[in-house]
Amino acid sequence: MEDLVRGQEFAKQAHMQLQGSEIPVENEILDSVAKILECFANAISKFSSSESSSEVCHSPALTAVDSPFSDGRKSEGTGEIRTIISPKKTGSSNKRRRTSDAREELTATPFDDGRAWRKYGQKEILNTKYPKSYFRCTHKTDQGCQATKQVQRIEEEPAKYRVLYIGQHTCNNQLKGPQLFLDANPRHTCLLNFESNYYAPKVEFSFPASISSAKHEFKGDTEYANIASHKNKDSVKSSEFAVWNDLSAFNPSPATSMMPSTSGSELVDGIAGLYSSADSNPNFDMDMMFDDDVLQFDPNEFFNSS
DNA sequence: GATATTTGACCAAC
DNA sequence: GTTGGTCAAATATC
Repeated sequence: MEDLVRGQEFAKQAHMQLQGSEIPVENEILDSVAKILECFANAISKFSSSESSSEVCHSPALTAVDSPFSDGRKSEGTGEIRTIISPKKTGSSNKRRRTSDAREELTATPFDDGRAWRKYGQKEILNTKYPKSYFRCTHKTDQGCQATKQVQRIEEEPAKYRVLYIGQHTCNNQLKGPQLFLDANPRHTCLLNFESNYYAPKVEFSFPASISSAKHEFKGDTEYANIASHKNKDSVKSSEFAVWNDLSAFNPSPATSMMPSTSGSELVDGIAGLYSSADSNPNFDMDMMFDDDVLQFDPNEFFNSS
C-alpha cells in the first residue's frame, strides 16, 4: 500500500515535470502519465477496500436499489468496491437470482477490470433513470465461466456506474503476472511486471496513440500484437481482452474532447461496444494485481526506462 | 463467415 | 401480476 502511494507521488511528480518541461512533450505521453495517475488512484482505492475487512459488506439487504453505497456519496479515486458475502434472502429485496459471491463497485470506469465481457441484455429498471446492462464472461461458452456483471449508471452521479460482479471467474483468462505496458511510442515500449500470481483488483485498459474512441485503430500493427501475446499464451486470444478507457474520468484534454458526446445508456452501449472490440491493439496496457501486501514497483526505474 | 450487440420474449422470484 | 434476469433470433460490424 505504501508503495502504491509512493508510486502515485512519483507519477504526480513526473506529470508535473512533463507539463512544466521546456522540451515539447507529446500529448500522448502526458495522457499516458495521466492514465498512470488514474490507475494508481484506482489501485489505492481498491486496495484500501480489500485491505479493510470493515469495508466488506455483509448486509443481507444489499441490493442495487437499497445498497448503502448507492446514496450518492463520493469516494476517493474512481472506484469503490464492496463485497457482498452470502446475502440472505429478505423477501423484500429484488434479489431474484443468485447474489452470493457478489461484490458491488462504484466506479467511473466500469469496464476496466481486465476481463472480457459480452453483453447479453439490457433492461429498464423500475424507478430508475438509467437501464441496467448485463454482461457475462466471454468464456462462458468455451470454458464454462459463470462470472457475470451488471452495470447501471448511478442517477445521483451520472459520471459513475454501479457494477455488480456476480460469481468468480473460472476461465483461464488472466495474465501470469501483472504487467504494465507503456507504449505511447511503439519503439519505447515499457513493461512493468508486478510480481504476483494472484488475480485481484485489476486494471487493464488500452488505447491507441491518438485516442481510443475508434475500434481497431491499430489493427495489424505487429508490435502491438506482440504485446498482446504477452498477456496469456494459454487460452486467450488477444481479441478477447477487454479494452476500455474512461477518458471522461480525466481532466479535459485533446483526448477527452474527442470522446463522443453521449449520455445515459448510450454511453454504456458505446462503452460495451468498444469494450468488446478488444482486438484493437493496445499501445497502452496496464494491469495491476495485488498479492497480499506485495507490490514491487520502482517508479524511478520505470520512468527512466523511456 | 465469424463474432458481438440489440432487443423482444420468456422464465422465475417475489 | 409485476419485475428482474436471461435467452435467442435478428442485426451489425469487421
